[in-house]
Amino acid sequence: MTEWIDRFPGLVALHAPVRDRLVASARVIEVPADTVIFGPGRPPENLLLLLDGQVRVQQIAENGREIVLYRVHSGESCVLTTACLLAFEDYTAEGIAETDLRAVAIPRASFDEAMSTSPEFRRFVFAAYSKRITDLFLTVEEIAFGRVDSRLAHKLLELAGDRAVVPVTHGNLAAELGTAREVISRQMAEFQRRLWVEQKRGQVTIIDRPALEAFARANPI
Amino acid sequence: MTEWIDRFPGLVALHAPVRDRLVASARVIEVPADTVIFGPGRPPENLLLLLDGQVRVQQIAENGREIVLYRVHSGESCVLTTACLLAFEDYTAEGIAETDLRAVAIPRASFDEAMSTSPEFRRFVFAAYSKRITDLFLTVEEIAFGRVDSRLAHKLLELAGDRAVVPVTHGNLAAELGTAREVISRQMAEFQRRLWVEQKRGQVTIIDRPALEAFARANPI
DNA sequence: ATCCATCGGTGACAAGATCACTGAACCGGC
DNA sequence: GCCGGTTCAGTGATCTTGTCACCGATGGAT
Repeated sequence: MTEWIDRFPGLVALHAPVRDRLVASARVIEVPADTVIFGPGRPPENLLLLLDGQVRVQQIAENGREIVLYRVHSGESCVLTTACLLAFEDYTAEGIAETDLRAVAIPRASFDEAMSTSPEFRRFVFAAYSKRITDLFLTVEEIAFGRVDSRLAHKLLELAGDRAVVPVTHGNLAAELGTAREVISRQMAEFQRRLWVEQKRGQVTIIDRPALEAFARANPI
Repeated sequence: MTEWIDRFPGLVALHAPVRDRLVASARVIEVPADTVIFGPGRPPENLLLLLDGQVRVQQIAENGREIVLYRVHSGESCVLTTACLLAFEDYTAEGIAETDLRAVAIPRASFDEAMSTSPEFRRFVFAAYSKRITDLFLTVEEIAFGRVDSRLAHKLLELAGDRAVVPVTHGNLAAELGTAREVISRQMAEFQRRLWVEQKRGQVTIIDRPALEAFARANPI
């Protein structure tokens, strides 16, 4: 059961001593869905490597409005928190378990030691940073310049994965896109009128995926 | 002339050997204004620590629209590029010298070595990351939820510093805020009507700073 | 002086945000 | 079952912002 490390392609290149020390100090933890993992006042204690489940990282404004910044999926790490973890600065964002999680928790000291001793570990960490940062830049571009209908179509397909039923409220979707609930309601009504989706309270069902995908393709970003 | 290192508070704590090796491998470079320092196709070669001048980092969409992500000021480092620097991923953003620059260039190998040997250097790097990332999160929030008039007022004051004359075009300001030039034109016309600013081609002069500041204070973010 | 690129202004209209409600759906407890 | 509270969704009115299509002004450069 120490072979969680094979789930992270960037870590398989670690040399044996580094790998062993990391495995020895890490603990596999389980976290129930909807737990706030870190946030203002709850600084992250560990570097988390997600084995199962996903984490939603969102920014919350003073007026209570929310915007989803990014998600961490299984096989990825909550790496942006490490900056704050090591710099002792506090995050304005919060991380929430969207599902039950199984994750590897690497304590601050072990993280620091691995950063010190292993070029491969540094590569792993910086590659994760790099991905997150370029993603964030694209998010900024999308919010600034993208159209709501196009972004909503993409987001629905993303949230659906290969399933048809997406368990989200209009309010959730508004937070995903950084817009207002009413805007989502009107846009979803239009998608429904076109018979692309059906709606129930707290749930959207994609009933014409090809059409939705065609629309998404025709309206990139 | 090796005492550039004292310009970076986070680096004064470096132990002598680390410090000396860093100083030995680094070169002070000068870059003329408007140089593209890194960008798609021009991956960053070095970690830059800015001694004088400032760098604008912006994202460019396919349709040509731009949005300013953040600025690096003197005494700061282009640290987000290090992720891409070490991960060999390419950036979708570009960095432009807004003024003539004087900067310390730390080669990739020296950066990696310092990360390896010095906890203090790691702290320096992660603290810089932390600041940038939390700033980016605030930028996202601002773009998603902020009003243009308020954001424009803040941006004008920020760009002005303690001077009254700000050499920007309406197009520049639009890119700063991720909005359209026409929107800036109309909003600036309103500020002018209120006698807060005067305008010339490519230049804005703040003529009633107290009023502009009061407006900015009354409309946070 | 003339040419030309850039910059700024404007009207009309579309899209999105906000406000103020309303009713519907769901979830507990009784 | 029924009730009551809460969350969710729908809608009209209104304001702000974004887009499109233009035009004229400005300030170099030759």
